[in-house]
Parts: sequence; C-alpha cells; structure tokens
Amino acid sequence: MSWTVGELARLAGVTVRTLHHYDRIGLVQPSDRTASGYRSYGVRDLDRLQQVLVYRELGFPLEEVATLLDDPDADPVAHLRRQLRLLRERVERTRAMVAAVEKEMEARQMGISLTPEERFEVFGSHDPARYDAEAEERWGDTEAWSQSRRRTAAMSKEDWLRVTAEGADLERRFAAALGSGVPADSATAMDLAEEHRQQISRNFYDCPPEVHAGLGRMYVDDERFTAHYERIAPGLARYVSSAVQANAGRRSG
Amino acid sequence: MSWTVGELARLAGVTVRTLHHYDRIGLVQPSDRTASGYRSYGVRDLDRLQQVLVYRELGFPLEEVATLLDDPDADPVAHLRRQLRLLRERVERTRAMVAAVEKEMEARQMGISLTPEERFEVFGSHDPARYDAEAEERWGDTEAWSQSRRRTAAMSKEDWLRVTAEGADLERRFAAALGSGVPADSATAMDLAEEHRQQISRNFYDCPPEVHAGLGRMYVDDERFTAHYERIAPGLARYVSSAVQANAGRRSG
DNA sequence: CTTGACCCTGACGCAACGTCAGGCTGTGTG
DNA sequence: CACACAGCCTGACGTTGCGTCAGGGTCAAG
Repeated sequence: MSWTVGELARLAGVTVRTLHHYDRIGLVQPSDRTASGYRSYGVRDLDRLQQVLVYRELGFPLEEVATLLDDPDADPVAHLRRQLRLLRERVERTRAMVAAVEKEMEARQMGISLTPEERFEVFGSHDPARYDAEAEERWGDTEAWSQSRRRTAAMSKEDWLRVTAEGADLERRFAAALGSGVPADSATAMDLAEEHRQQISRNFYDCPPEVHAGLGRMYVDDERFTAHYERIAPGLARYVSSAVQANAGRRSG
Repeated sequence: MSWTVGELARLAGVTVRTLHHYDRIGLVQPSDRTASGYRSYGVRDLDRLQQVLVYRELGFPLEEVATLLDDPDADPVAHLRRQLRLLRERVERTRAMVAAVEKEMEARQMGISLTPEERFEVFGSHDPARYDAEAEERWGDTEAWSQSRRRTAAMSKEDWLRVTAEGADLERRFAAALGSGVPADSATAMDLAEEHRQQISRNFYDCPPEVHAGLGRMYVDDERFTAHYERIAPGLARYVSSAVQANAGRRSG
C-alpha cells in the first residue's frame, strides 16, 4: 500500500506544501519515488507522520521532533506514552483556562474585579516544550484538581460568594493569629488549619490530611500561592503552611 | 496602578519582546508613557492583554484578534462567551486525541494495525480559527461523543476486540444485503440498522433513534465516514445511511 | 490526443516573534 | 556622589513553518 502526496495530505489533514516541507527538512521523507519522480509514501511513513503531527500539535518545534523521533533508544511505545502524558496535561491546562474564563465572567457579572495575578494565573506555566516530569509532580494530584474545577464551575453566584467569603474570613483569622504571636504549631493554629482542610473538602475537593500537607508545602514552594498569602500579611504563607503541616501530623499521627 | 513592560511580561508569562511587538502592531498599546519614554500599562491594558492571550492560545492570528477586539459591537462578555465555547471545544478535541493515542497503543500491544483513516481521524477537523458554528453543529452532540470516548478508553483488550468484531460483522451483513439487492428501506435492512443502533448504545453511548438518524446523515455528509464504508463496498455509505434513516422513521413514527 | 487533475522544483513572502547592538534611565551601594 | 547594574528604549536582522505563485512535467479518461 502506498500513497501520493495529495492522498496523504488529504488523509492526514495537512497541505501538500507541508509534506514537501517535511521532506525537505528530512522530517518525513517518502520511502520511495516513482520513475517519474513522484513521492510515494509507505505505511512506515504514515506512522512517522502521525507521530510528527501529535508532537507538532503539542507545540514542539519540528527540529526537536526530528531528534526525538530519530533517537534510536526511544521505542515507539515510549513516544506514545509521552504523548499521552502531554496531551492529558494539556486537557487539564485547557480546563484550567475554561475555569479562569468562567471565573472572569462571574466576576464581571458581580461587578468584582480580579487581581492581576489571578487573571494571568493560568498563563503562568505555559511552556509547551516542558516534557519533563515537573508538571506531573506538581499537579500530579490531577483528579482532585479537576474535581475542584468541576465543582466550582457548577456553583451559583451565591455559592461562589459564600465560598470566597468563608475563605477570606479564615485567612483573616490566620493573619490575626500570626499577628498576636500564636505559634504555628499551637493547638489554636492547628484548629484553624483543620478548619481550612474541611472548608476545602466541603467546597472544592476531597482533601485528606496527606493531600492537605502537600497543599501546605505548595504555599511556600509555589510563588503564586505564596504571593496570595503574602498580600494579606507578610509571613502568612509560611505560617499557614507550618500550621497545616503540624495539623496533618497531628491528624495522621 | 500601573506596570512597566518587564513587570507585565512577568505577570502575563510572555517576553518583553512580545509586548514590544504588540505595541508596534497596535494590538496592545500602553495607555501611557513616562517622561523618559518608558511604557506604562494600566488596568485596561491588562484586560486587553488577557483577551489577546486567550485568543492567541486558541490559534487566532493576531490581526484577526485585533479586529475582534476592536469591534465596537462586541461587548466584553460576548468575547468571554466565545472563548469559553472555543476552549471547551478544544478540551474535547484534545480528549479525542488522547483517545486516539490510547487506541494506537492498544493496537500496538495487540499487534493490530489501524487503518490510515482511523489513525488520522483526529487530525481531520483541525482548524483552529474555525469559530463559526460548524463544529458545534457537527459535534454538537458532545456529551455522547465524550461518553463514547470514556467508554472505549475503559475497555479491556478483549472488550475492544469483541466490539470491533461485532461492528465488522454487522458491516459485512450490510454489504451482503446491498450486494443481493435488498432495498435499503426494506424490513431486513431496517432490522440491520436497528441492530446497529443497539450496538452503539451498548458499546459506545446512548443512541436514541433521532441521534441515530443524525449519524446516518453523517455517513454520507462526512467524507471520513463515507470513506470508511466505501472501503468495504461501493455504495455502502449511502445504503447504510438510508437504512438507518428508514429505521429511525419506523421507530419514531 | 487532448484536457484536467495532479505532480515536480525553485523562489519569494509572511507572521510572530528571538536575538543582538548601541544607547539611555533609575536606583541602591560604597 | 559616582558608579555599577538591572531595566528600558529603538532599530534591524534572523528564524520557523509554512502559503503562494511560477514554470513545467505526468497520467488517466474520454
């Protein structure tokens, strides 16, 4: 079975010019030519083109795609696995953007304006060629994340108002505790942390102590979260983080 | 509140050069300049940049973004609504790609090779700037679509084998009926169509007669499906389509 | 044997920036 | 108060990934 450029182009949803280009740069070359010089693509070439198109869709520069596919140490299944992971990350990222736009709409309709950080939050980690495991570790807890997005998307304006008010109130009480010198590992602070955990479980996603501890680490590791707390009171990010960790220790131990 | 280029760049996750570029082409211009010529971006400019970035992410050329955003008839909420729709389409599209890669992996592990049409299926409708309602009409039945994807993704190898075998068998019987001159609106052909409908409902997604009729239309309207049936037997696409329609008429009338 | 659809190879064009180069500005430090 | 260093400015050229002719050969159908 073999295909001409035009056939393959139609099949793959690209233009003939694109295939010419890929031939020229050596990315996808027809495994044969007819006597009259026509390109003749075989099954292997289809394989290759498909891989290329997935990587391209994911935003990889063509040269990098070439080095990836020409790596003799990488078996085909490894590519598929990586593509799968990247695609799933993309689904999450796009869902986060959906949530951001929804939030923006809510805000407009309520006459509230979001902070600049919130508004660009979703663009922050936009690095298409980031194929190492960083994102996976950070947002590895993907089920919780999407669950949260689903729930918040389903909230009414009143729900949303209530939830944010609840959160803001708790943050103020955290800040007050910090201000009056209550240690982060005191029972008082841990109680606030526990309340925090339950708020999350109720309003966003199921949040057992271990997950909560992970969140706590993120408050100091991820600058976006740090910034959020530091805007309320200096040192609050670390304070909340410590309280959450202490509480998680108390809960699980 | 105002920001310098560098600050805004960091905030929005783009480079300074990008902001320079957007200034030059008039896409996002700082609403002010300092005495020494420094760009000074205001809140309105952030608004604008955010909109631009969403549209850019969706694959719109910048010039088109400019005309969209400068259209005095389009209120901000309209933009948000459109962006929401496009983003959701994108989630579905990416999910379809995930499903395609999963399918490809299954196939490899089973030593089966997919048909070229199947392999490039997902790239077919890749037209990022297609913001009219075409895709919406065509795949408007999005719930069913994603439901199907979810189910097939959850299938075991045996399930999948069984399902495809079932489908292939039914297609062969359709082809046989066509070959022996059985009319598409005969009871025999309609029975096959009904079996087809129930197969879909059982294996993929809930498929009431109206949805099935829509599918039938697609078999002749959408060249990808047409090609699928024509590969089995010439005229089969139209034949199946007619039988499905006839059956839908019988069921609902 | 011609006509129309399809193929070939240049070659130029374009969008959306990346990447210097050369020079001014603003500010914390010794 | 000088000065170092980060940040800003405006050209201007380079790059990627094709789109779009131009000029000419190929092939199947009628």
